[in-house]
Amino acid sequence: MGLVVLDERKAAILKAIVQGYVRDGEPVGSKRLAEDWNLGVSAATIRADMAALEEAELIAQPHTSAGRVPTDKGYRYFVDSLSETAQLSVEQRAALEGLLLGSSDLEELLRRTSSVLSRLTRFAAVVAAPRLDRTRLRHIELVTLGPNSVLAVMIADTGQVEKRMLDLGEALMDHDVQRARHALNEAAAGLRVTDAPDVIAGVAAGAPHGVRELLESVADAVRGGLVSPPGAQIFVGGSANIADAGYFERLEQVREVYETLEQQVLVLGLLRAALEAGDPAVRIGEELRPLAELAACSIVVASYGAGADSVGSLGVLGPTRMDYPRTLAAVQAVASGLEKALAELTGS
Amino acid sequence: MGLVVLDERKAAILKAIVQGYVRDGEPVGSKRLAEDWNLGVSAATIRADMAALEEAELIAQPHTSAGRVPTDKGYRYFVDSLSETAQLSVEQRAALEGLLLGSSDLEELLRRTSSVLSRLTRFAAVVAAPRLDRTRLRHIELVTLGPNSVLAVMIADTGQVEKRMLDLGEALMDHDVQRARHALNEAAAGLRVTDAPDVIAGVAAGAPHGVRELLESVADAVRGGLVSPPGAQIFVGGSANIADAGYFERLEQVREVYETLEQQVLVLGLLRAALEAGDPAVRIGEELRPLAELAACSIVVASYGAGADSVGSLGVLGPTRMDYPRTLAAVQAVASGLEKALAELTGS
DNA sequence: GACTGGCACTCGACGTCGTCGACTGCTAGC
DNA sequence: GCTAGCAGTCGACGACGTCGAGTGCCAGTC
Repeated sequence: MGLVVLDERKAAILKAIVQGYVRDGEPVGSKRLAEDWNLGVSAATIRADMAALEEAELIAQPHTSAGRVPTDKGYRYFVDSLSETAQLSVEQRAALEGLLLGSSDLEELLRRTSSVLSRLTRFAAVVAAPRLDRTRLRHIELVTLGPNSVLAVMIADTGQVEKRMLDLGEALMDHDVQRARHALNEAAAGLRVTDAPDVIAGVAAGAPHGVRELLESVADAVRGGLVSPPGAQIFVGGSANIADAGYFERLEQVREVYETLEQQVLVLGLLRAALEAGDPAVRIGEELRPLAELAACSIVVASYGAGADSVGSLGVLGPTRMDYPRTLAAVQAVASGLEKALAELTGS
Repeated sequence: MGLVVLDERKAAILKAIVQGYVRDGEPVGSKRLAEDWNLGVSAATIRADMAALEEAELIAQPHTSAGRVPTDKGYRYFVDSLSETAQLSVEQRAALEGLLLGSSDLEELLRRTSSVLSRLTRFAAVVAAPRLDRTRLRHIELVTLGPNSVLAVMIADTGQVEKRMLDLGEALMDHDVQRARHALNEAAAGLRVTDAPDVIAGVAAGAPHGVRELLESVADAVRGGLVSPPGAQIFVGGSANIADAGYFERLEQVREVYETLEQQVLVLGLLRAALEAGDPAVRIGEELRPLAELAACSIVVASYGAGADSVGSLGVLGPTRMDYPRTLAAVQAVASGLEKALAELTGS
């Protein structure tokens, strides 16, 4: 799967084809190529090289007598051979951070982030909430809602709040619930959310029958609610951009993309899978298999968070025909901006 | 603005045109009309009536030599003259309730509702959270996150949980925060969320300086967070249906609709405005002004909740060319199903 | 007076056809 | 190894004619 080796000129031609096609949206032919990019050789020479590039499946012709278009493989080569990553201008970065800093809680921050990222790239943006390994549990509140049901509200020091209904096998006195609540906070408040469930389970072990059941449910709730939060933890912004003119031909495609985007599990899996290959990661068209409906799309993903124990991710979903350097720059800038805002939120 | 009066046959013809056009998506002409609907008269006669209907602006011709299409006004007449509301089958209603009952909390219930409604109608569904006049405050938790910031977590007896950051002018001892928290719950727990803010403000009045400020912020937070919750309180399902084939021509339109749907404030206003006209309410095309970008859309809205002091709303957004009786039936059925599920959630 | 059948007319959809232009591949020549 | 030129391919586009659906109008019938 290593990089096919191309001589310098062929690489330049491929690069020009990618850039030209991304800019104009039309197949680019040898003549234009020779005129607009000063490659120093004539159209005929370029044609010979193009034939080779087509042989290598890096470019393709929509039909005879049309110019060439990059294939997924062609985009891949282009992306892999980007040497220096482009950077957003200083003002843009500053504006971006200004928009993110001062968010009141995690949810709002992530919401803003998805909005900013989609505006910046004009693609649909996806922000997945961070895994919160270093987050600490602040408080757990238990509220009796019915004879057999208790609402557990978990509050983290990031301002994140999660709730979960607990169904009890047997009715519990409110009195007992209050005692459990007290024991709970005594034992677990201040712990990392990753450690808390086990500690709570430990407390449960020593508790009387009904309370024990309750505490075990709470341990589960913390595990499920804070450590790996449920579906709600994904923020999509600017999805209207998918219907932007000039990218997709058939309405059917647009519909399929929207459908995929509605399924949070899929999206989350997409982000995760992409990041296995590297940090700012790009996945192009066919590489998004098994999601065939995204064959005309690419994603650009980056992770954010503080160093090793970070792991939130964010990215954009757009057409394969996207300006990869620009998009990469935007995604990375937003990731780093989010990182700072997150530090502010957690630290203060 | 009253109903234009049409003689019986013209009304039947209009009805047939609406139904025919909704079914096939093609302009319907006098010949088909005479053949498929047995109106008992010939095509020529129908033509004469159609001319009158066109004069009254109830139908229009996309171009000469094409059949007629209902105008917004035509749809309006059709909808207004629906006598009996269609009903969903018993099985459908049962299935629907089965899907909604047993939700663990309000948020999940509303999410499920939007999903069910969109599947049922194949349009985009919008569910707005209820105004919670009868909801009672269960508990308020105050969590110190920083020297000058406290997180207020408000828990209602419906399982709804809202949070809000409070920025304090001066730093407060955690000890004071705890005291405030205690006083707060002592005074306000169990009150209706509509009454609670005033009561809390009362408590604040008698408190020492710093705590007073804190309590006043909490009163505001309850007002803003529980009584009229923020933007997050709207659930959109099945938005991919907007890109469904056969409804919109230009991709541009699809994009505009998506953009509108992304702005929760607009959507909320739309629902509210529609319901001013009646309970199951229908707004068609131009009637959705000032949102010109929805000129090709209609909405069908109903409110849900327990009797007079209810007021949540839900509805669908689809093309003007929709099956209004069916959609009305679906929206009403889902509203009533949601009502039941809500009663279960609150009551138990 | 209401309805019908017939007729002339309009106009978009569709298929055909020829032109034009953009591209390509190839080959002879520098 | 590169280039210029040439022949060939093929889609885009506009012109054109046909077809059919649908209309409006009018004379005739019940």
